[in-house]
Amino acid sequence: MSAEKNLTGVRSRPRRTDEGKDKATARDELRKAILAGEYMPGERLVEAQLIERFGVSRFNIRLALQDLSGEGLVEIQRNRGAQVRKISLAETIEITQVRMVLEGLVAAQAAERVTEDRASELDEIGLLMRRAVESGEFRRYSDLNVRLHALIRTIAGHATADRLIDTLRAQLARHQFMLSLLPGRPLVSLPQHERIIAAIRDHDPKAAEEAMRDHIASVIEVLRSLEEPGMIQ
Amino acid sequence: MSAEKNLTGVRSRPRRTDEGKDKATARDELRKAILAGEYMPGERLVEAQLIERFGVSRFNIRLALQDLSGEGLVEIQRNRGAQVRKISLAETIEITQVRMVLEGLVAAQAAERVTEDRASELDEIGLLMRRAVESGEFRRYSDLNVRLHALIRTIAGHATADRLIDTLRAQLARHQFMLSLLPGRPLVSLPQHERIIAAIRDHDPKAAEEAMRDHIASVIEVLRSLEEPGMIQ
DNA sequence: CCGTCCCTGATTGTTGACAACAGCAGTCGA
DNA sequence: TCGACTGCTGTTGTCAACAATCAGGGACGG
Repeated sequence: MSAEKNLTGVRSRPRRTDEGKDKATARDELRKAILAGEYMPGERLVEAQLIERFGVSRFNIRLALQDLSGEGLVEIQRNRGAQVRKISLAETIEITQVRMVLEGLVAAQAAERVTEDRASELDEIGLLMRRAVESGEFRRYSDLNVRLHALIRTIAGHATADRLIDTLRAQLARHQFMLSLLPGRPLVSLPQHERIIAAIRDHDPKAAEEAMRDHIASVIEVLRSLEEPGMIQ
Repeated sequence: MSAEKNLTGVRSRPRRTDEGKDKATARDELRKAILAGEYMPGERLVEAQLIERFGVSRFNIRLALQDLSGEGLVEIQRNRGAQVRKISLAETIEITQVRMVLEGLVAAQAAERVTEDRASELDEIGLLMRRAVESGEFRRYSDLNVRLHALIRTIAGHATADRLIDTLRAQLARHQFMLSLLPGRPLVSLPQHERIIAAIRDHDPKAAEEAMRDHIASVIEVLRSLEEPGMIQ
């Protein structure tokens, strides 16, 4: 009921004006739990257990599960209940490809709409990122990374793309955080981020889109490199 | 229960293995009805009426409405029920922008994966399109347009992008068909289509993406030109 | 010993009744 | 005449009991 802290980076979406209190809280908390890894992929989500955990009626639990199924986080099989959806590496790549073009679009629009104030904020984040990398604070770098992408989306103000990106990012949440902690990864991505910032502050949509796409394309390359050795389930 | 005919072009998505029989039929039929214009934007969708029309229990009607709300076709307000969502011109533009980048991605992947057989199919459609335009059969041209885009998506086999494109196209269904009937429109889009086909058959992903994006960008231009005069609500 | 069948407990799907709410019309007071 | 208030009606939100279904184990026959 109190203002949620939104720790995961996935917005708790006020979206529709009002859509059912208990259902919404159950949905948001369950999503948070899944993203936090409390329920592993493939794990069954038994309604009775969720009722106990969230203190919400079965009716609302079911609605919440339906919603999360729509978001692609859980899979519902008739008469067999819900389970956390497993996402294959191939699908991870597909999703990231889609994210690539969407965030590219957003970056381009951000470059068109950016103001001086916002540009300064971008620069600020860029500076902090560089410092974080230089001092080896990778966790902090990862947080700044989230902030940067979020700010770009705010500047762009593209509601439609925003919604989709949220949904896609949630699906990848588990794989996602591993990447930024890969050894050497920040050294690759820092200049990419700086290029994105520069392009946006220069009001150059095309360059911004290209920079953003290159950035995410390099993520896809990393994913592809994981494809051959059966590293992940 | 029998094999659905899928008349609307929006796939009736077998997606999840099994997700509730009545709910699914109610959802698909209601979507079809909305897309066919039987319910106008802003019109209330009263559960009791839907029950009578589709002969499905209220429970499943509600689930269906929830689903369609997730797809953006319907808007649900607490205690006030569901209504067909109104989509502003600005939002139409946003949605089309997203479609632009997604279909661009799909076109690129199609160029990578196309086989000789598929390329022939593309050429065939291209030829028919040209003939249709030359003989002024605009309705036929519009149908071929749908077929072309569908075939490209089949060739690409990008499930994630596919799903999203379906959803987005459904949201625009009402505005969409008007465009291809605009005077002079086919003369502009025919060469664009031919360029897309050529790029895919040449296995040139970059060119294919660019051609597809230019094509849809020109649609966006048309939409923008409608923005100033208050032609559409 | 093995495979099949059936039975049982656990879990989900569905229904109908009831409660809560928004919108509206008609009433009362100024 | 106008405004606010109040009850009514239509509609949606919620629940708890019941029905259907699935997964697993034990008994039976071969």
